[in-house]
Amino acid sequence: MSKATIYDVARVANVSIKTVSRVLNGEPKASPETRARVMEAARSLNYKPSLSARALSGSRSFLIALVSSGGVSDNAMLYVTELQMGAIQACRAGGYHLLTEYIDLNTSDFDALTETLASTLRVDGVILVPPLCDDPQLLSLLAERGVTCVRISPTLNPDQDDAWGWGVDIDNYRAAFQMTRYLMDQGHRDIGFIQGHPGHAAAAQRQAGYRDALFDGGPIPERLIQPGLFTFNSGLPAARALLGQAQRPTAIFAANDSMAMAVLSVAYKMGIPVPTALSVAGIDDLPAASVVCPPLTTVRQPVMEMGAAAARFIIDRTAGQVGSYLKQIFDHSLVVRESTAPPA
Amino acid sequence: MSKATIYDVARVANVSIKTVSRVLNGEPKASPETRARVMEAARSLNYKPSLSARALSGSRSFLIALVSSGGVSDNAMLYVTELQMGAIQACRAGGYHLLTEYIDLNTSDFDALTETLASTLRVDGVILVPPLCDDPQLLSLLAERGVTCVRISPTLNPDQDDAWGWGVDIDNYRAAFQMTRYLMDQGHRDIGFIQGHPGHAAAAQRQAGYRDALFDGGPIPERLIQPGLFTFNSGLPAARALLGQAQRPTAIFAANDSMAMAVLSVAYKMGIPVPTALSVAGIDDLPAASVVCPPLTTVRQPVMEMGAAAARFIIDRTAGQVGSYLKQIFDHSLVVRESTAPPA
DNA sequence: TCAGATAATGACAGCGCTGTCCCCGTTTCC
DNA sequence: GGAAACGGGGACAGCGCTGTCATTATCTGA
Repeated sequence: MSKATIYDVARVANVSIKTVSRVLNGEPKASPETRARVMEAARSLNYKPSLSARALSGSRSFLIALVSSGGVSDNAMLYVTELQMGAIQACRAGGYHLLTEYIDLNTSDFDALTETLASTLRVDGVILVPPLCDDPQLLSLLAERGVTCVRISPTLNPDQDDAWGWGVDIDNYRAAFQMTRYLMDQGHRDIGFIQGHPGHAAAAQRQAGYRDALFDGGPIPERLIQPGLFTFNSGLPAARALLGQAQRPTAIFAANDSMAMAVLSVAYKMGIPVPTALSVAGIDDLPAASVVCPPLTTVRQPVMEMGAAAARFIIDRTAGQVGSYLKQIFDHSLVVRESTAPPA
Repeated sequence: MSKATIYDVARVANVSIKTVSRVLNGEPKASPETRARVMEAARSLNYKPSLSARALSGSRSFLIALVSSGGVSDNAMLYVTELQMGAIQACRAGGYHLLTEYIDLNTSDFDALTETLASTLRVDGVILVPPLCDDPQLLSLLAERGVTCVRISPTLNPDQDDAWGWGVDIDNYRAAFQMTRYLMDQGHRDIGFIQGHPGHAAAAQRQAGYRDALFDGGPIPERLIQPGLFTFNSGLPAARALLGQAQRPTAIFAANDSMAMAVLSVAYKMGIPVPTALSVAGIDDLPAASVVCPPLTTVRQPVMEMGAAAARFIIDRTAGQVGSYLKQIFDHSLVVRESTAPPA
């Protein structure tokens, strides 16, 4: 059945176990014939190496951890699902496996987490999503233990970023700039903006993109801008403030989809038809973005690819390739759906 | 740093490594004093046992796999995220870890998956979500390999279910019955229904609940029922068919939230106001259900708890407790939001 | 009083691999 | 022609734990 070991393969192929190991790991020293013989033996025995044994004796664990935090219901989690999917695919291709860990930010025991990751699991790397990827304490604990990490959409700290791991992101500035320009092309000039979480670099970059597109770097009129925290709930009061004004904007651009959905919700309740009387746009292209009414115009991030790249980075790095420790920027794309139209 | 091994602990506590192992695993033979000494030594050294070593030498791997399939964008995935969260929590409590695996149903290589799970990872159990949890081929492969599995919302096969693992579910019949009755209490009599995927037992049970509540077991008029597949897209034509009739229903109950959202979308496009001219209800309480317009009346399943129970079952079983091989039913609850109201 | 039960612990052999070191036979090149 | 270099492969010692069995000390009851 499933009990074939490397010894069995070695016996059948008539070589030493070391040679089997070499062939299976693609190490150089092995003649083509031997290689073929071993492969054949392995296949015929339906041999699969044991992860634990490999991890115990070697220096790799073939394990990558994806660490997330935050409330379930917050639909930012959706983003994590997609990331995970990409990471799993990359893991599979590399013979790796993905562990999912979760940490409650309230009772956050970073020490225990780090210890588990580094000592018990000996993972080859961890993938950190916001806001964990920006936590200096966690980052430095991980760095101390020598755990490779990849940060998703990180807030780079100019002093530390090279010690805190590689990151993947989109060009948030350009994404916001383009979306704003798209809205302007439709004829909008009075475009409200809902900010993202102030602790997250992407928030500032998106705002800058909006500002530069609409005001050419000049100041943003106060009536057009409202604070937000990237959550649906934080978008509600912001939308109400923007839409409650005597002369309300003809379009609202929220720094992410969750908040854009909040705008949709408030507009609906106030009886403001979208997109005829109000255009709404977001960023992220959450799965829900296409099922809300009307479907949301947004910016799509290649989240799956980003997850895959993150995993691949760890795999390659563990295998020896030392990549430069920086940030990889992925292409985004404008997704125009039905929540935007020229102003009345 | 992080290099403490069981040898170090044994040395510090002045006992043999076997005794350390015993204490740390909560095995019976150990005097209170020794136990205390070992615990202290372990703490002072910040010792964490190596998962690989434990797995390699013992009979448990401390690993549970959550296997899912299906397209990312389908918002049924949200459900998986929540399950995962629950499972992770239970894992943590038991010293276990959760692996996430994904299988593409198109190229579904169940053999390779099973082999990986059983031979490479030697997981202590797998959690299967629909529709995987109903695939006879996968189920029997897993059973052959002796892999414990827990099925989420499974379609029980009367001949085989005791060989195919334990399951967790809600009482779909009652959930649908109650929702239908709720709609009736509001004054609705003309309630349309959108069916779930015919291969999934929950679909039939939900339909039966609806039928028994509304027609007391009698036949459902054809004009009130439409086929669906549990996906948003499959709900679109069903909703159009229901709402396109000359005398359209005053309420539509979809077998799940994704399809209920499709109804919302179609109603929106047809200019039918919800809930004033049409009530809409679903089942699942997806995260998105509360952010669509109007927020959806639905039935909440305790998905997180179900995930936790699934993991706990595997952990307990591996530790020795042999649970009865059946299905555990969790309580659901009606969540009344704004998509339902008495008919005009 | 003494065999036998019970409690508390240790010795030791692996689990199934990888890393390190070593060996043998061919080339290669001055 | 001989030393060095290289390609191909094996022996062997662990990695850090758990399982099994042995050992000692203490206790039990007829």
